[in-house]
Amino acid sequence: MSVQERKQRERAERERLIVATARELAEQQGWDAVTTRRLAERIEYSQPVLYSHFRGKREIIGAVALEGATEMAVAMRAATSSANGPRERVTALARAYLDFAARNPAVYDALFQLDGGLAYAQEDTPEPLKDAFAALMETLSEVAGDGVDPGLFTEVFWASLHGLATLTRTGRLLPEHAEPRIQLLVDRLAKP
Amino acid sequence: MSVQERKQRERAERERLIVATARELAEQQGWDAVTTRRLAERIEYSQPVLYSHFRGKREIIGAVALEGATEMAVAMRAATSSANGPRERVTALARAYLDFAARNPAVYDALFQLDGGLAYAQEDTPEPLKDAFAALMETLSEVAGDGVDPGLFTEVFWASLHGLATLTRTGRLLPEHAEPRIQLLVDRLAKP
DNA sequence: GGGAGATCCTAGCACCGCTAGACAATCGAG
DNA sequence: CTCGATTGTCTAGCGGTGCTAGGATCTCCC
Repeated sequence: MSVQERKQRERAERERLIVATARELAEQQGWDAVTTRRLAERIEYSQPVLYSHFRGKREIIGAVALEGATEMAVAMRAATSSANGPRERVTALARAYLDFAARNPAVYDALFQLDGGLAYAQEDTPEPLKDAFAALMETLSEVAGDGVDPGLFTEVFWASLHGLATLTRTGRLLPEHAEPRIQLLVDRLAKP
Repeated sequence: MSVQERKQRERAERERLIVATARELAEQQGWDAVTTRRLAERIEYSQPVLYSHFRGKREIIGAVALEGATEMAVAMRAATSSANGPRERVTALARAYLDFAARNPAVYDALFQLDGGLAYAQEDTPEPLKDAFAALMETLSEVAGDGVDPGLFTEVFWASLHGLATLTRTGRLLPEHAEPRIQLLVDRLAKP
């Protein structure tokens, strides 16, 4: 049995290598540069090996997205846990969110811009995605305001952050006034 | 001279045909389906003809984006002009924006999602883009609130709308609660 | 009418995602 | 220990992509 176990371990290790390499390449040169040929060359295997782990490029993007979702949730919880008071927590959350998007553009794209073949806002949505949304909601629920559904409020706040993140990243918004935008957004949306 | 003028007119006409066909194809089957070969076949010319009008596919996307920006500005101004009071105008504006995005997904992508090679938020930004932003600002300035820069406020509000539009379109948000989201957003962001 | 120039198309490049089929390494049964 | 079966991997290739070089044709002007 031990031999099979070792093989399985090696296989899992190689899968991690694929995802990590895809992510690295995407961060370095953008997702367009992540071709199956280049990816195969970097992991020092032939192309078909990729397809023994994933159905195709889309699933690789999905794997990077899931990894990113987990990290993002951790980053957001870390940021909010060291802030005092609901409003400060929301500000810290917003900053952490936008910071993550700016520092990991390729991962952010995999999560929210590209098609990774993942289900969103459904029962069969993968756990990491649900958890990232949950991390948002934990902090945002405190400032949703009376009579406002926390889920709805989280969606709206999230959409605003997402808009800021993507428009900034594609050059539609200049990054200079990022901080006042955050202040204004939190100031208006957060209720009490 | 008349012959040359006719030729120029025909050339301009063909250019319009290219842009219109690209847009139509993108709306029907998505931008991935807009290949230079398919596009060339639809306009009944060979591929190289496209390159005598545009540098490449990117510029064709850019042309569709500019066309869309003009239409979007018209749609937003039409929606706001028939509303009474600043708050009603803002609601109408938000609805018009999201409605345009939902009805013209390919055009919206060309504008804000894809790379059309256009400059944004700069001096050499094409006029239609500036004007679309101006259309937003006209209505939003009224509700920016005291001491808040109208430009900054417009950026934040626009980002929120953009987030709602894109997350909804890619299935990250369910379209069911679109209206309450708009209400909540306007309610919180619009000041007086 | 004939040469010059504009106009357009055929053919092809390098690359893409993805896969069939050959080959080699490894395993388990006798 | 040997030998067939299974597993794993690679080479080669398919149909597609954006884009372009070079030749053919057509039109205009002298």
